[in-house]
Amino acid sequence: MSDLLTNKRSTLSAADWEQEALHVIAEQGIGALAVEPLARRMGITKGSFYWHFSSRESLLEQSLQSWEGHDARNLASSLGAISDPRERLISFFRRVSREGLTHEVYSALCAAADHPQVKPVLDRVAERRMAHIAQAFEELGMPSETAEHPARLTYSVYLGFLQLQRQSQVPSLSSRQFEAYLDHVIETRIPGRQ
Amino acid sequence: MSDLLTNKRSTLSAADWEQEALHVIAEQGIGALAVEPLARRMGITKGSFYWHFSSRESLLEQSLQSWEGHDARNLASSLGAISDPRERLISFFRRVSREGLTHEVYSALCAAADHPQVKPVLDRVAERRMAHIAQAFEELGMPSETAEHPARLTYSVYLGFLQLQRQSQVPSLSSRQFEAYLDHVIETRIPGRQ
DNA sequence: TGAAGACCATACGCCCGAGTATGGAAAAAA
DNA sequence: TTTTTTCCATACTCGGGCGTATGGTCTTCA
Repeated sequence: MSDLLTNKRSTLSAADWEQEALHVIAEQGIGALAVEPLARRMGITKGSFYWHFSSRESLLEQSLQSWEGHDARNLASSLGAISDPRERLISFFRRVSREGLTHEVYSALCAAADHPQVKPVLDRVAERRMAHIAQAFEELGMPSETAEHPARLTYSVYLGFLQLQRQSQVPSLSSRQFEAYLDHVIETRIPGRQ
Repeated sequence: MSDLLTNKRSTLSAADWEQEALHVIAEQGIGALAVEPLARRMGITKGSFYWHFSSRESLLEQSLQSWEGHDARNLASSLGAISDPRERLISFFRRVSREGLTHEVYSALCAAADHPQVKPVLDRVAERRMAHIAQAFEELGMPSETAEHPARLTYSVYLGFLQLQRQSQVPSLSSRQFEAYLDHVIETRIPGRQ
């Protein structure tokens, strides 16, 4: 008992390893995800790891799966709740400055787009998100066929922002300059707001 | 003699190693740049490598320097020659489908933006390019202060495109769909063309 | 022609991470 | 209280890349 109360367990679970793995990915990228360093970081040895997972590969697999599920639910719940498509698009951009870990992981995954385990995840996530954006454009009166290009362009703006952020060539989030740029992006990319 | 005539030298130079390194980077990323595999790929052993270079690090350093110089000259010569700022911006986007190696290397470098040797290069290159874009916007009548945001946004579109290209979530270059998307980007991002 | 230097092969030692094997301690079940 | 399970530590092997040492083979030039 008391695990649920004190939130401090004496033994680790697979989920604990996955969470820590996602933190490492967010901070140092997939390349830095190694069993022994991860174990050291958790103050334990890899004897524990290989009890919970069969290999490093399976850890990555399950971590990515966990993250993707989290992201998909996030997208559906937080954006799906907004009925006005214009506000929904604005919210998409504003969400970048919140939910730090999710975006940092995504950014790290983008940096490893060629990785065989990462690529399919990235494909699905980008597809889901672009579909959401295209959907919003359609609700704003754009024909279904023509909504694809603006959606891709809009998502590219987001991706490019993540890249510039990794290079710290973008004003820090929560700064006034960032807000100004965000306003400019919103004005430029979202129709119907003179 | 005959090296310049037959273009086939019996012995390798440092420049040869740098070129091959850039090819590896373009194809498999910086992480795959290792001395022994590179030597094998060139049909030689690392005994040669360590005669030309002191370390793997110095090879990367010089390769990046070579690439950056090439890119900067490219930017100045091919875009600097176009007087009409609108045509210059269009040319910037169209250049993506040409000069494959240069962009593939850049794309690979973006994937390693956290690397200490890569980051400064990336910073300078992005800065140079965005300055060019901002300059073009200014020539189109935009005030100097306000040109910064559109330039960043425009460059983000380019960066996002590179990312989606690495995920093969973008129509292949030289396809009709790619041309259609390119037209859409140009229409959307470049002012003065109804 | 003989010495010097440029270029490359081979063989080594080192580090580090993956994965295995095995045993110990603590908790749960019997 | 035994006896399993569960969870983790320790101690290996193995592969692969880095860097060094050293010697060999050409070319070049005095």
